[in-house]
Amino acid sequence: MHSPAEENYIKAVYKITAQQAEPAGTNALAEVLQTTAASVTDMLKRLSAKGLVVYTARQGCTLSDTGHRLALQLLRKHRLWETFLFEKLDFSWDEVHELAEQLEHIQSDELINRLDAFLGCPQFDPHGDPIPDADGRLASRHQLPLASLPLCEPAVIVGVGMHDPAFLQYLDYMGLRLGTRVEVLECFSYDLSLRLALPQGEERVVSHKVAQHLLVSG
Amino acid sequence: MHSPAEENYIKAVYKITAQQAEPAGTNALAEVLQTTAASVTDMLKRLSAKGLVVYTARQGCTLSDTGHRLALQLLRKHRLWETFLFEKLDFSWDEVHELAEQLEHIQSDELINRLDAFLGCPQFDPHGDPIPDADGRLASRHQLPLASLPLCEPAVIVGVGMHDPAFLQYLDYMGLRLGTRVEVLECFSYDLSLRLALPQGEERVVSHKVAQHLLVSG
DNA sequence: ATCATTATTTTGATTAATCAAAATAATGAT
DNA sequence: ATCATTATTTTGATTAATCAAAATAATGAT
Repeated sequence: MHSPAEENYIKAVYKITAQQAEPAGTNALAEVLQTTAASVTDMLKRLSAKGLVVYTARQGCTLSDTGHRLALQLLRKHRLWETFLFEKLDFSWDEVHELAEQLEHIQSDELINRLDAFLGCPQFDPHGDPIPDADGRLASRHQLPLASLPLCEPAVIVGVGMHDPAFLQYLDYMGLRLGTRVEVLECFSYDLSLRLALPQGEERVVSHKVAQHLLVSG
Repeated sequence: MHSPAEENYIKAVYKITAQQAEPAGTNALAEVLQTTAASVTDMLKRLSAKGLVVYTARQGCTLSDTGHRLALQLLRKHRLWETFLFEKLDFSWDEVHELAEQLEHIQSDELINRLDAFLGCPQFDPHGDPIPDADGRLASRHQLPLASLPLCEPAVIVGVGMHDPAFLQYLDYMGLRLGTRVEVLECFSYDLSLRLALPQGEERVVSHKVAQHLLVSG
């Protein structure tokens, strides 16, 4: 139906238009896709002809209804494969993205629905991101950056706002995983770093940057 | 490293040269790959330049050492994915081939080795075909077509000599699966059809054609 | 040895995906 | 309003993969 290249463009348009109100520009897409603006213009014309995007020259590009559904289906595949790799094959959460980038292009709805059932229909992936269901619906959750959590309010780590492997490895090293209970004991005003309480009386100090990218739920 | 198209050619050369002593001819490859002879000639030149095949114009083509190793690795991936789909996702043995054709092109040795471990390092796939290990070694087994099994010798179904979905569905329907114990009670000389004993006093009559493609082990 | 048949290769073209360089449109500062 | 900068598109080309039609080599029968 659609080539891996086309699917990657759809994902990129989704990613950009999810963050901003304006249509995705050619250069922004080229940046995300690590390609050139010329290639993007070319592909947008093809995707537009296929009815996956709405593209007006020099105005940028948004997803059509069909394109939007496809983007959610790709997100579903990506996150289910990540969950499989993490839960069943014991890959760490910093390793799963790369492989899922390949696996998400496998074409079979039946396969993905059976994988979903095999994994117990998970709502969230190894990074805490919601997994769209077969109809593209996403679970929502009230969460906030650890940096915004008031002092002495017990919370649980539920996600990360950054997927950089180095960051994820650092969190593993610090024992800060999804499901870990945390409480902010103290905030150092000179750099906004936080002293945290973990289970079993453990304590950690993390930088403001880390606290901004760690998502917790009360 | 190699494109799916290249990998499919390697598999086709492997398939043909495993059956015959002569190099694989252009037309034979075109037939297997459902493409034209012109496309095959073209690709063989590219594969030859890559060192995966030995190709002499009008003489045909064989696998190089590298190509042979790649073919076995592809066979390994294909059969491990088939096993995963069958064992974990409950696909039937007539459904797994198509999906494995896609999955075998995923590039990651680590993934395939972890999948192998997750499945318990199976020696045979859902059709009873041997799965090459990480070094390309294949388990061997003494087996013979049911059609060649002497009367009243108990045996076990261990494989099939034909992968046509209709055939596999028929075997399912007849209760003839891998691991099923069978014994030939009688051979009808006019069409060589066989009367079989199955566990629990069940009996079946199968045609000579079926008996030729059912592999058993004493 | 010649010729018809068959297998294979070559030639010329196409599509998807890509890029560098040139051209063009939009934007923002003066 | 003009001009420099920036964003985008166009043009011309490339590579992988493919094919139809024409050309060529090999084979087998006489």
